Amino acid sequence: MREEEEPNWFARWEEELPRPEELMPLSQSLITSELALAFDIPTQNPNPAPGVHHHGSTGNQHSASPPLPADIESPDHSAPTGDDSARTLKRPRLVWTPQLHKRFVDAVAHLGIKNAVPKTIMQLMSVDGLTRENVASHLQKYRLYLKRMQGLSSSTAGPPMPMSAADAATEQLFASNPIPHPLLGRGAPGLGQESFMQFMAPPLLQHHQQMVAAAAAQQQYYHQRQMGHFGSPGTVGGGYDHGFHTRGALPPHRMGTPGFGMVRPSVPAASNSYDDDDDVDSRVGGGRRVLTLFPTCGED
DNA sequence: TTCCCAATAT
DNA sequence: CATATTGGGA
Repeated sequence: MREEEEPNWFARWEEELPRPEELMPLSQSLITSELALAFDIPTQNPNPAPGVHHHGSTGNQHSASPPLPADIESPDHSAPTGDDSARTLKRPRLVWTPQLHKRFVDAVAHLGIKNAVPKTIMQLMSVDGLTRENVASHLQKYRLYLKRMQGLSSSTAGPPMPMSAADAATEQLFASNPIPHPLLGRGAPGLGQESFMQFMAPPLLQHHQQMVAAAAAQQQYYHQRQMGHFGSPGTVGGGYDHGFHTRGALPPHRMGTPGFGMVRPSVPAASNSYDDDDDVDSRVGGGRRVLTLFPTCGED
């Protein structure tokens, strides 16, 4: 007698949730190049299930989803025992690129304040290699950022806010992406974690051997960005320069030899946003080689 | 058990 | 400096 349960809320979920096309490409990034090379992982593109067809965008439309740029610091742990997958090993420092953060924010926005807990966020993001700790740590920072923003926006004729350099830096990242409004108190109405988890599980868990090579060698050692100043979000001084291409498909080249590589003594140009910059950003700064991978992420 | 927050370490 | 890690309360 009761054939239809609640197609309503579920339908809503389907629309609100990122489509498989958006989630799948995400699960490829957090692998270190060394690991990929060590395992001789082919640069197979996860071929986002073409079977899924969702066209009904009732106001919620996303462009094709770009590969996720999760950047990791070079592990530089020589040859893991071999059968140790990236799990017990010490993971390299996660670099939160705007795109990665975008997914983070997206997940939080969809989950709502109530459900936006590290574990859930992590699962929703579906980024292979992302750990709860990663998310938790960033979540903390993100919350502080939001708080700061709100308290700050209220202050009209206040005295010059002595923003710390650290604060400015964080804002740089966060300012790169829009802050969802509903974030401030909206969640799945009547839905508990458990409820939606059932539906999310299948797509998330289907990441069989989806270890795709990240890209070229990511000799990210340290990430110190001595950016000039802060001020206007949007003009975030990034200074991205094109090093070489290695996005999407893995370059047949085995580059990334530690110790040299594409060292390019180019000072950060006055570039800015990452909207059309989709390559590897490699720059040398004070002896520290930094390689940041960027996707051609146009995102929305 | 996980979350959350602050401090601390790298 | 950005994350990671830790510690203790909820």
